[in-house]
Amino acid sequence: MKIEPLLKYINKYVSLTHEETDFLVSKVIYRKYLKGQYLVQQGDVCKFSCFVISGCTKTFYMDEEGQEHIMMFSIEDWWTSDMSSYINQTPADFNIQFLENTELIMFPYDVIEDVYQHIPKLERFFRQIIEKAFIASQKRIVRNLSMTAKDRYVYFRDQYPQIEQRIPQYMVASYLGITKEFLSKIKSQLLTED
Amino acid sequence: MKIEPLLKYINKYVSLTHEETDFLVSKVIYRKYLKGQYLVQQGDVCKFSCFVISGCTKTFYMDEEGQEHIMMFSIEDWWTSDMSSYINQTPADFNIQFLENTELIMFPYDVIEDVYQHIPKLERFFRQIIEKAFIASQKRIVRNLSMTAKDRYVYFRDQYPQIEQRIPQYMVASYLGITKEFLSKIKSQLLTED
DNA sequence: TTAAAATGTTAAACTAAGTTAACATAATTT
DNA sequence: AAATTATGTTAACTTAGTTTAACATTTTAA
Repeated sequence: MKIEPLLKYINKYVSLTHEETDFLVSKVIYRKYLKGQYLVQQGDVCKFSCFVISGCTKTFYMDEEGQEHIMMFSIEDWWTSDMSSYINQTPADFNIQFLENTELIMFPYDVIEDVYQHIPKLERFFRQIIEKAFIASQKRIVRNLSMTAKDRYVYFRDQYPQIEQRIPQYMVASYLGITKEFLSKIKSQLLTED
Repeated sequence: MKIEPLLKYINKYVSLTHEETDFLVSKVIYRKYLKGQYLVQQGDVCKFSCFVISGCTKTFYMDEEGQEHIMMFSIEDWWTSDMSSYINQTPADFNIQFLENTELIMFPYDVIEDVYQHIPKLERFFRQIIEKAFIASQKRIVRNLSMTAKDRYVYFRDQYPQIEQRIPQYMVASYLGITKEFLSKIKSQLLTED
């Protein structure tokens, strides 16, 4: 069970004792998934909140016309889950699919309260990472409101170069809220104008 | 100091003892602002996270061209702050301005850690409300990615009728990410088509 | 009560982005 | 190596949403 990256990550926020670490390790699940598999499909109840050890996921909403709208990608050291479904144990709005073979540390819903009770520091930890996620989400909304598609692409490319290299371009387009054809046009514009 | 609405709100999530309540009351600030005043201006460091007792605020980003992009409105029983600035004590990206005379309960940055230490239940409480805020933010991103302006307006009107009645239409347009002229067109379309 | 300021409407001309479809290239599978 | 499948490009055409500007209405201030 490769759990070191998670412990290292948690340690950036709070310090766990050996006992606390052992308790946590006993409650979480290490698992590998293959490229193409799903962690959650919309309509399911999401039973896990997951930390990515290695690999890559996309979280997306599929609308009535069958169009995919990508909410986020997760790679090493990021978290993934349908938060709404996980917290409220209601049907998920989103799908989470693996874009590569992926290793996860999974926090089952039915142990998370137990973990908070035994290790209040982790309640603090999760408060802090959710604050960060919320801040990032708010900033994304502003970018979508105030920037053109071209500027949003340039921002994405500069901010997440490791992600852009790992995923097909049509998924970047979906994440940016534009069509693949239009992203193609933007990229050729950027090439000629500089 | 009108703090009852806050205590009632907190009580929906966790139960505070009398001592805990007194401690909390001693740490927060009750204050009134007038319509037009600012709680935060972009570039400031946001010193307070606030619960709205009465009144209304808008949170917006002003871009280089001087265009306002409204992130959110807050009314009674909602929270408002520039979370990024408050958490990290860095310059704010957003402005928060009062659209009506407004009463707030303010949590100063320099007491919040003290509050968490004395009342761990409030760390739990804030984890839970931030989870909710994050979920709402994610859902807004999806709506912006997957719905037309007309559908976003109809959703807003149905979801927040109390807000639509209190604020000028051009601010609704800004929140939806469209111009006031286009919102006007959408509304006249909706009137004729039904 | 009138003037001024703020908000809302309409319409024509324009632009950013979407649609369709044909073709090109790269990656997998056989 | 050939054949499929997945991904990416280009271009003509359409559409959703913006810009500009003139005017209408409502609210606030004098």
